[in-house]
Amino acid sequence: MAPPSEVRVRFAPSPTGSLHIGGVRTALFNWLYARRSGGTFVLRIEDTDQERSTEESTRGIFEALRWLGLDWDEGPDKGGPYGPYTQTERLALYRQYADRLVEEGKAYRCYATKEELDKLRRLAEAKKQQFVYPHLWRDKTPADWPEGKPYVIRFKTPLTGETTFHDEVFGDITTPNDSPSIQDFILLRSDGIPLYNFGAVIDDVMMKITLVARGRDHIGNTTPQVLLYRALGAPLPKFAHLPMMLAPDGKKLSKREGRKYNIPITVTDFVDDLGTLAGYRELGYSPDALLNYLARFGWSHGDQEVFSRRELVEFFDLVGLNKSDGKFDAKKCLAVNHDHLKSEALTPTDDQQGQPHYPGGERRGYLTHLRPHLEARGLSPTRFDGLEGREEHRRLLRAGLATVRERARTFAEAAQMLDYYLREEPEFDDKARALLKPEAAPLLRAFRGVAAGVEPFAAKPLEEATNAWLAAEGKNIKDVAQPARAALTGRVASPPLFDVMAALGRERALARLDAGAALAAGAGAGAGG
RNA sequence: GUCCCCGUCGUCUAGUGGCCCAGGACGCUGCUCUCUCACAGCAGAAACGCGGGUUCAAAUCCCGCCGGGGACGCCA
Repeated sequence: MAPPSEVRVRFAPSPTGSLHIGGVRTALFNWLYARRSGGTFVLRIEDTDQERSTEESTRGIFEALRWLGLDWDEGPDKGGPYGPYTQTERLALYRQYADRLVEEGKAYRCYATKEELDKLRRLAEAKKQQFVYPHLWRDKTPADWPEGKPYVIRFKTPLTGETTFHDEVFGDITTPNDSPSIQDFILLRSDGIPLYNFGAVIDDVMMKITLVARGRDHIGNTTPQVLLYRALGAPLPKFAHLPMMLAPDGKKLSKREGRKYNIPITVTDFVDDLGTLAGYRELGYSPDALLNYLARFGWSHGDQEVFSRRELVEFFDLVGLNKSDGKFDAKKCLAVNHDHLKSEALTPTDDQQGQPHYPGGERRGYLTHLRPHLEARGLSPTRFDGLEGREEHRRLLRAGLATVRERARTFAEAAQMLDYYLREEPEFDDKARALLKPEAAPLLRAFRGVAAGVEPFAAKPLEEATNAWLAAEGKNIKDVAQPARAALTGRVASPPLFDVMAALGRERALARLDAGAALAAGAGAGAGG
């Protein structure tokens, strides 16, 4: 049993789709709080909305959290002392507590049907009045209960007074008990499935949660929940409501808004009839960078912008949380990612500071994250199909990566930039092809000749030899650089020419210049297509 | 409509009565570097929503207004 002082927090998503970026932020703050304090991070699946919950979504949430490196100590797949951790497996528990509250006169059976209430709701709406739940069944006794009819269990909200709770970020929040928004709220639906406010409270009580940190949109749920804790005689956890992350127009950051503003909104690709909405993982974001951006949204630690995973755990505290909602800035998120990619260790063992290691001793580095993006382009990171083999491939990958690192803002971009290093022949784009005109052929051949004589085949000597040749010929580097770049990379933009050549190596670079020259020479003649 | 909450550059934020004619970051503009694309460096434009108080002194405290958001379901 956990000592009462131990910190226990939870992340309780509904498995109704791909893990949302806002959910990640909530999970992150909870995770940080737990890790910071040496507490326990519980993952609970709230699948009581049977219409929308799917098994697949649950698996997706696991997968996304694992990719993010947000590990949980107790959860549906791991178990723990207060399981089960999936709400639909706890139905008997909720029933038990609900019945107990009814027996104690703190809740009651309500036989009013949904249709009946909807009618009243519409009537109130028509009169432009606030719908107030009529206490139809509040004061009835078991003797009044109709036989065999479906009923819900409602909470007996106090009719007078007010309820105050302390929020770690917003301070004291007081709501009048007669506020229509909390009137005799439903605990258990007629099918026996608990509603959010009830299920969450029962679970949080039973799982001994000490801090509930969630989105600010839940602030209004807190008052009825506090009332429930009291009715149950359970100790109140701390509450911390996080300011919300909104779309650029201040609307809720929905998938719709994500599409509208081209903002990735889920961790992994999300597919529906409207097509694919790319996820952060597939777009080539670093989990650490994403977490960094998300952490800094609504939270700050002085002027520091870039945090490693370790620093986040070290510095996080509730005091740094802000109150006001914010708007998601995709450009800044990308910039933070770029920052992380520039400094991320190539392999875990290369990291002198021993920093971004993941939970559970998992080791990841730049290469680990890059790999799937290379594979997505048909480039294996460990094999070089039909070519010299593994060693040469590894050399090219490393050498190429060195030229590309500071440029790539995402792992996907890095893979894209690495493409011509890892293919036997570069794939030419239209602009590059256009540079390989017949006039360029002699120039490329001459340049090839110069390069062939350079020893060692490194950037500096290559540049010096080239400059000497250009000076003797009365030519400018600009005359040769673009055609050569096109021949070597198949593109019109790349890292500096001599760096590219050195990374490719003598043999490969010379071969590409030859091929480029041949292509250029033939470009005028075969003008058919 | 009712209840609750929020309000510093375009965006994320620092700021807890004097250090602020408001600092950092992203973005933006210009310059430097330059074989292309980037990176980097330098410079610049850019905010305390408005009006009243309190105080020797207010971005910071109080009140009002305005603006924004959330909740008000047998959704979570």
